[in-house]
Amino acid sequence: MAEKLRNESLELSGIAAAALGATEPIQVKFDASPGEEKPTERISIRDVAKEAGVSVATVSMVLNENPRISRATHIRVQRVIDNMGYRPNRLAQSLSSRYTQVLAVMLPPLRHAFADAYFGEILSGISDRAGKLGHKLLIEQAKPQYIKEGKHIELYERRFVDGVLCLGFNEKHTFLSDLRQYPMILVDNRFGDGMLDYVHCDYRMGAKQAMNCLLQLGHRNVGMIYAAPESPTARDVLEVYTTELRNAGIDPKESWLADGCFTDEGGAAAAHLLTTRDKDITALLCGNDKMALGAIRYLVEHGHKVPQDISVVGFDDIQHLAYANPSLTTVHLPLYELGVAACERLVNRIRGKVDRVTDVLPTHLVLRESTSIVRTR
Amino acid sequence: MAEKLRNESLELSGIAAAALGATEPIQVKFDASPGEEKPTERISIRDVAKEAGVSVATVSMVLNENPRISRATHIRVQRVIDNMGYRPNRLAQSLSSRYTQVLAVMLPPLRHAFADAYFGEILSGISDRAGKLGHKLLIEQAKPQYIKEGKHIELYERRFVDGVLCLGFNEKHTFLSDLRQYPMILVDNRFGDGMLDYVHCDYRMGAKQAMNCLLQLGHRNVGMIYAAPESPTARDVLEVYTTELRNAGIDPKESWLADGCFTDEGGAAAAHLLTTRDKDITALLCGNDKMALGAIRYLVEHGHKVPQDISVVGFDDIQHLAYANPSLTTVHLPLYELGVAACERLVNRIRGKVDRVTDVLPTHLVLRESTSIVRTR
DNA sequence: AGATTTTGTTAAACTGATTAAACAGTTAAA
DNA sequence: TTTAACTGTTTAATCAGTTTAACAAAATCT
Repeated sequence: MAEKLRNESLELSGIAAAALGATEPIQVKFDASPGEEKPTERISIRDVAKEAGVSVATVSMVLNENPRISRATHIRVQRVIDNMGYRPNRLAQSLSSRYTQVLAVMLPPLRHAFADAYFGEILSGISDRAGKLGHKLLIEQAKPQYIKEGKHIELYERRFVDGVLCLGFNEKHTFLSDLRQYPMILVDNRFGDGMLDYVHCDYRMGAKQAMNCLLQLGHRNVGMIYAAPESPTARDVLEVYTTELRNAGIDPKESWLADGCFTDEGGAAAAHLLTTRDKDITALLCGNDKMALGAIRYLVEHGHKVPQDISVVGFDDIQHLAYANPSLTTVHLPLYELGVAACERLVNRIRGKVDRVTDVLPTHLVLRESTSIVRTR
Repeated sequence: MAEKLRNESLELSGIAAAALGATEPIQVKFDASPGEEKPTERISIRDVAKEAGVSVATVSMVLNENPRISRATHIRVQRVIDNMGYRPNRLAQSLSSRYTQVLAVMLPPLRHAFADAYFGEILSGISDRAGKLGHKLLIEQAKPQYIKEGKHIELYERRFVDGVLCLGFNEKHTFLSDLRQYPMILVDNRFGDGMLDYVHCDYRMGAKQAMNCLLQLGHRNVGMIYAAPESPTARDVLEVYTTELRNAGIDPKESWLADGCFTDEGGAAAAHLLTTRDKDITALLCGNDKMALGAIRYLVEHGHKVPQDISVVGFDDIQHLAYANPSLTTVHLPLYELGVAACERLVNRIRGKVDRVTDVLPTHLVLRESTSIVRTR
């Protein structure tokens, strides 16, 4: 922290000073001429062909690096292309070739889906990978009306995209089965037991790591704030939670479970429910970091010390939450890598790979301050 | 809060119970046949024309609701279209018409740009509006390499999009001037004094509201955590800050200013700098909520009570931060509406409207718990 | 009734690329 | 020497729509 505090804002020079006194406008350079640009005539492949003295087919093949073009011709034509500043129209390219080079990311119709750290991290991975693979990204939200109108199918049928990455959905979202026949990857979940391609984090491993940690710290009355039990990966966590308790000779009670809806407030509400229903709970396993944060906030505000009275473990390892107080012990999900993998697999699928995709990425526990050895009474 | 805590998770019925015992797989229905779908032959406009006994031109005109088509023909052809389940290929449509019906959202190359509450809120507005106007959204990040390769220009030249919305940029980002000749809206900033279309929040108004509040509470030694002083809107805040102090007969000191880089940690670092440099500061005006949160975290952790010792005001009014402790007094920026407006204006521009866009949206102060009357010594 | 306008439809050109098939010109094999 | 196999390039068809100009038929005006 001391490190962090030092390197910022030691210089208060020109600009801030200027704000205090005269307001000197920053100079902005424009490289082009000051007047209106001539609406440059669109250069087509035919213009290039004419200029280079070859056929359009040749230019096209140069563009696509077709090996049937000789080295000499390639260089000559490429030079003309560069000189003329020709850029192929990708609508025409996509129309005649089979591919649009565009992927869609489908998000659930949540009000803050675009501002969500969980989605954001996956999206980062997808975006980086898609860029490298030469694909653009379309963002869509699966609102009820949208699905009703079949817009998700139009995405393919009208050739908007070559494939779709679905984030934040589960088996309740039956529209997913409409996309079964097209290139599609379900991200961070499964569906209908292998009906769809998927890539998800190993929630069973994560749950085991979290439970191991809590049990080793001596906790026996462990509550769980889950969410979306219709989601297979969420059920994985619930199952491992109960199994691990049983393996430790503990009989999990129903009163130890509460739904936190994956939200901050939901987590707080669930913490309230659990702690009032069972005073003996000494630890909480939470289905994601947001709920864990909500739970901690509730606990602290209501006189429970974290971790002295109650330990809390989250899931996700969202950035910037490491700075929370107490900082959160949590299962790190490789969300960025998940996005990368999903994107990679999808593009392979589009390019004709036929094997079903069923990747499961490993997790690890990040031990921070929200857990401690069980309190002795 | 009591309200919030009650309505959640009172029922622990089937599914959670199932997790504790037997694991009954959820049934998923598929409406289509179980085998592989036949790769349905693509239906083209010519097929529709033949089936309906009219020319392709007629079908096209029905599709585009051209008034030259008679009511009778329209209905007849539309029925055939519906029966055949025909969906026009939009690549072909875009190729021959002038428009792609796609907009790009350009984000700065920050690691967590996709998970940012500020961008997320604007994006929500853009997305909703774009959907209603029949436009798709492409997301791009202006990484240095990306700009160097001229990909931002390709967006238009290769006909990926009709227009671009630029979020989170300022006058330092000179690539913006490359896009001057195309439909583009700079969102939440100005550039080169009216060289580009823009839509931004009224930061001057916001700063005035914040300073009024602090001055009325009796604060005279008011520090400011700013960021990105190269940004015109950020300079607006700095200017109003100094002006308002001077109007109140206070001479702003340079030591009251620190750059917080718009980040959480930056805010904490700036708070450290300001409070150690000048012990008399009783209030902090912060350029955004993230820095304000960082500042509060630092202050609380270092023995300053907020708001009793130091009041803090933010900018943005990010969701979910209302729940922080203490909750944050902040200038509400209409970010969702900003996105809506920007999108609306951009589409107008694309459709031929020529007037320069220079919208400025009003702000208001949201008074919460992080401000109080100045401490008396 | 004949000329003019309006209305509805169509043929054909056009958008800007890809690609299969054809075609010369070489080179290698029989 | 003839045939076969390559090479490198071009011709022409194709992708799936929009749009302009032309045209016939019906309606309106002298």
